[in-house]
Amino acid sequence: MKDKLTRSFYSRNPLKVAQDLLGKYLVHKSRKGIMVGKIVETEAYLGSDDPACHTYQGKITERNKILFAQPGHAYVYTIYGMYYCFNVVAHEKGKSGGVFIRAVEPITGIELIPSLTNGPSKLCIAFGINKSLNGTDLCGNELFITNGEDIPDSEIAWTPRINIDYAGKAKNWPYRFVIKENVFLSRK
DNA sequence: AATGCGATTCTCT
DNA sequence: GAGAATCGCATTT
Repeated sequence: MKDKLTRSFYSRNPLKVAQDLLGKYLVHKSRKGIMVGKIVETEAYLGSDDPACHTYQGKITERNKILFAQPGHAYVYTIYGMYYCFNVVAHEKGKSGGVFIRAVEPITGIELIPSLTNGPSKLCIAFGINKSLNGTDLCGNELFITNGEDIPDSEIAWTPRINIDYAGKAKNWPYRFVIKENVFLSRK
């Protein structure tokens, strides 16, 4: 088992965390077995100053309150009444924010994964991630992220985030990070 | 109590 | 590219 990422890894600007998560391994030890996937696509959500973020203008609600909690926890929410989205809480001290995991590449436990992993809600289905995992400490032993493969900056591309037209000017901010040419990206 | 919508995915055109 | 599926949650009345 590779080294598990520690609290300090997540206690930084989400833009840094999002880039550094590329190549890392997402691990879920569930009742059905162990599933591992390499993170290949992420998006950073910066908190109160980011119109695309659920905590824009510092607004605290029942849904988003975990984004204000200690970095390194899981933020799972329902979208479109039928899917889940998985985020890692990441921010500097006293702030809020997170990193949205949009796609992973299956590494092990593939036989346990009933569908593909090239989309944020599809990977939640594949990894058995649901709302019961909201608030899970990623520094624990059930759901966590470990060191994986080193991705050089030359292999990382920046693009605008997906499906955030509601965010106005922020919709063009290049806060989506992908491993270039990876087959498991949610889109090109 | 009622309304409107979304950090998605799939299907059809 | 457009439209449907489908409902929890934030907001408004």
